[in-house]
Amino acid sequence: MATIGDVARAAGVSVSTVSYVLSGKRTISAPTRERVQRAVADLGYRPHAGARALASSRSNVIALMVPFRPGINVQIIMQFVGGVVTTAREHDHDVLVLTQDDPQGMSRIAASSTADALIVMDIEADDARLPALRSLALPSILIGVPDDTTGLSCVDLDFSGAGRLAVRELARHGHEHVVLVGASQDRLDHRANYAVRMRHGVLEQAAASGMSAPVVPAEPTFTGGALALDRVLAEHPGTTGLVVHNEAALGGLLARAAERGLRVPEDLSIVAVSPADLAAALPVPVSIIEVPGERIGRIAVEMVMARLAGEDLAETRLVSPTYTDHGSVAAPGVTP
Amino acid sequence: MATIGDVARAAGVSVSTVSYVLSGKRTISAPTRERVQRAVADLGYRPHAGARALASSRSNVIALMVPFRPGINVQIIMQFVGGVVTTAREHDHDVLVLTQDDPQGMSRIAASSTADALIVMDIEADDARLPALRSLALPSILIGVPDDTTGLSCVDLDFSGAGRLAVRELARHGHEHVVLVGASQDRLDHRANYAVRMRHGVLEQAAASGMSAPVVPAEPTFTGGALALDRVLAEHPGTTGLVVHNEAALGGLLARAAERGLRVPEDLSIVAVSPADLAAALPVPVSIIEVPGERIGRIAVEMVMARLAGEDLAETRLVSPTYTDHGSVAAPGVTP
DNA sequence: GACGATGGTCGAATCGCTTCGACATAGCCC
DNA sequence: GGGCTATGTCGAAGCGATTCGACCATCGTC
Repeated sequence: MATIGDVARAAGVSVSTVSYVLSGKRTISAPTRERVQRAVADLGYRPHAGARALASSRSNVIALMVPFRPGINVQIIMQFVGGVVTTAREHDHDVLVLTQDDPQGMSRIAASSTADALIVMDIEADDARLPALRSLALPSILIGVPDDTTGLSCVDLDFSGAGRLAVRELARHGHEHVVLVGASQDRLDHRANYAVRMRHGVLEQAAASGMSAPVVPAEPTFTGGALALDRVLAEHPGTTGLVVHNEAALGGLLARAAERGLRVPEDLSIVAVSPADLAAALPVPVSIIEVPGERIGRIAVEMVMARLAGEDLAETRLVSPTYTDHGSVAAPGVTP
Repeated sequence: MATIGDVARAAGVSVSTVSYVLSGKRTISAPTRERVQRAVADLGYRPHAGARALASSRSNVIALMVPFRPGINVQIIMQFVGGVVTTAREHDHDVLVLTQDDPQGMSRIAASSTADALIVMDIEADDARLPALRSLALPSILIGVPDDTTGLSCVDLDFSGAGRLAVRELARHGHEHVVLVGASQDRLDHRANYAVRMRHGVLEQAAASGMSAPVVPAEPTFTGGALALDRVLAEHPGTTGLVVHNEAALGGLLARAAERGLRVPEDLSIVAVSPADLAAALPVPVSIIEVPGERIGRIAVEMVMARLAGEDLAETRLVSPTYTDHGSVAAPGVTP
């Protein structure tokens, strides 16, 4: 591989001049600059990543901690990752993947200067990694919002707002008996905060609209969805609207509805909170509030970049929810 | 951060001695070794990744090119990634993610010595990246097998064998009219080789068993599955067994079967080729031939390590398919 | 008891880049 | 026209590791 020395020789300038042409940190006259650029192009020169990292103490790498535990919603994870990687590249950074179950990972990356920053996803309310993150030498951004955010930067969908929006949308059509089919008991036990905040938003808006909104958990499986619907109808007869925040259960829920002769939206209105591309997996179109994974990943990287540029404010950014009508909501008991 | 110099000072030895203790490339007496190790532990020393890469011309990073195009089977992708990352860590390597639609990616990584090797997934029969891969300075491993493998190392499930196994399994139960519900037309147009090889295996075994085995493509959606079943029954009446190599369509296909009053396995036997954790998303258990994503990722990394260790044989490794019975196959027209 | 082999440690060169200070030239102002 | 600031370029000092050759003890061997 060509080195910066080769480029300098080819262009008839010094090594430092080449460096300054490439970084733009000092002014270089147009003729010299062009000669250097031509030499760079001719030789196919790329700075050696290690050498650059050593000299500049910047690796141009962002570490991303990805959860690989079974049962996780892979769809949304991939959206996050895609958003992060794409945006990182736009800022001339690469992305290194860490796994959740490598407890040394964070400190290893930090101590060895392998990455300049860390993005952590799948954050629980009192995530075990928080103390480590707070004391880490590396700037870090969380995807997901823990209970105590002091000293941390977070980004996520405004799930509370999403809950309110979903209920409002159903209320607007005249529904008075709405149920939230939410995350599994397991997730709640782990204090997954998106589930908690979603529920909070739903309850809040329901109270404000003077309506009931009980919560039924569902396992994230086909069967889980079917059982959840059974339970909704058994425990809350008269329910006309459903907010489903459990994309893996949605298929089973819809299938069971069909089995029981319930038409959507005539007999049952449904709003789902889920990644956008869920539609393909469902028998009928469902109106959704999108979890914008790619966008959140993008924002996370932009927060990283801001931090690397020196702005060290710890902030929490919540993305506003948007509702997209696909026809699964109508006035109760009325053909639309 | 502590440097190797700090460690040397703390242990009262020279820098090179510390390096040799850490790498084990020269014998160091037990007392010295222990003093150094204690100093390392006390200071929490980790070698600076960039410095190490510069001096040793080894980055201890594997680049992994991940497809993020919409409609891809995210499940299996995540399994690959998980397998690769986990195994890489076992070999003291990290994983850097590249996207498919960053055509510069490979050469950038190679020219800048950012990674020591490259794993590429989602390989098509005459993948556009093959020439670049062949001429790359970096060892590369493909997940998926192109038509022309000369000079390349590949790993994949033996889809041809999977096709044969699936048909054999159905034949064993007495089925004579079997249909392969396969990849979408789009995938076939892109010459996705797993689809081609799968079809080949199915046809081969069908011919050997003196039975018919037409192929019906399906869009990878719920609706696609439903339509595919309609088409199977319309074009191939009398079909009693299905090989489904299209996990996204499987849900819709099963739903349509139920709608039409077809019971599984009494009226219709089904073998699916898919990642193992598909089951949760289906209304009924389906016997599968697993696409062992994690295992394939693991093998890919092991092939990388072999290459980095000097073995430069280009080989193709096909993982043998295994069939797992979940009760969706029975003799035609017979209650099991 | 001299000699070569072996084991343990060190010093210094090297990897390829960034960046600081220095310097030369040119242009400007009063 | 002399002094100043700007502008463009260079040289050299790191950055933090690895690794080669050299050196000094020890030890066993004949």
